Amino acid sequence: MEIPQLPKGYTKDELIEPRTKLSESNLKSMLRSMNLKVTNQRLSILKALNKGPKSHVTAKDVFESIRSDYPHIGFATVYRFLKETSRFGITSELRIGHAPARYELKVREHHHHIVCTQCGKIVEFQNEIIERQIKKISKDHQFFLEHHIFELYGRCNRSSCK
Amino acid sequence: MEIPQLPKGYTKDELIEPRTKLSESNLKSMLRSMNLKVTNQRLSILKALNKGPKSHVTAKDVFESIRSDYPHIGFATVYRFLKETSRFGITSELRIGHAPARYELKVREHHHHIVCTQCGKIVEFQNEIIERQIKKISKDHQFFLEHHIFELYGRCNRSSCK
DNA sequence: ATAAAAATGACAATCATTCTCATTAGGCTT
DNA sequence: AAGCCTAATGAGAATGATTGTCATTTTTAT
Repeated sequence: MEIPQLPKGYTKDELIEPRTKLSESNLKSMLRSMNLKVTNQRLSILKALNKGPKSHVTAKDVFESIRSDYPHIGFATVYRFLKETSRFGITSELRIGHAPARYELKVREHHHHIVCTQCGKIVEFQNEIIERQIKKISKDHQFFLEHHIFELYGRCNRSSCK
Repeated sequence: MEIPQLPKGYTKDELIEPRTKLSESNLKSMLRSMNLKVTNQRLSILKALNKGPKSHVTAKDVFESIRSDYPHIGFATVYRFLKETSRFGITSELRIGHAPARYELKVREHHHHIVCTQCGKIVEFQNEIIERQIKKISKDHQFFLEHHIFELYGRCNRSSCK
């Protein structure tokens, strides 16, 4: 029995619920709390992460969505900043198969993803039991836990995905 | 509070317990069960995955470990085959940060990893409670589950890692 | 306003992974 | 055992995401 591969990219038309919008001053204080200077480019990147409809965006998505405001923005700037925010835990980086990394703002509750390997739909979920087990496991192995990745892959219930 | 990044590569000196060796005929029947032709290159790749001391190896590791037998082996062959085996569920692919993908033979019980972000040590663990929750979650969301990724990252208890 | 430090952006470089395609080898059939 | 069909290999180029470099610009503390 052959296990199907993830599609190269996500479909563009699968939306998940847009997340809460953060105000500009929220975004600014995020930056200050990281001891990072407040620049318009960075605010734009944060806004691009924060605005719907897609909540899990690639560096390229961000790049393209702020190009209208900053025609000279470089990929380096986008990548550098996404990496910085993920180091600080402001964003999280989703790595799925060999597709480009996707980033999301961690403004919502801690959650995980279940991804449809056919249509690319992403659904978020939380599970307290699993979180408790994670704490237990790291304690048992004497690890000081920094972060974790937990992603489920399968086929959603759309007829075209079965 | 800044969350440290994973080191670019794993340290080479952290060993985890070598896994059970598979006989050549085991490996051959693995290939036959996938309807893949039995070639010496493929057997070598499987052996490279199966032999210790590292159980989580990159395509490059494999490439280098079989170069003595096949000086003309190409990366395409290695990647192609690793991808194939992972599609068939014979190997699993570990993607950690932006480091190259690591592969392991799925000859042992299903398990997950806890990875030290300082020294690269990888410890395997199992957790029945989590597995049950995974089944529940996919049922709740009406997903037919194909596979899942679950990796914990932190610092192990070695003094140099704290 | 000014200086020090950090951020930006143009562009090149890196490097893992994939593609192409001519050649070779595996595993049937006879 | 020879031949055929098809899959597998490997040489090399191509791709594409990500990172590095460094001169220039911007931010922010003073």
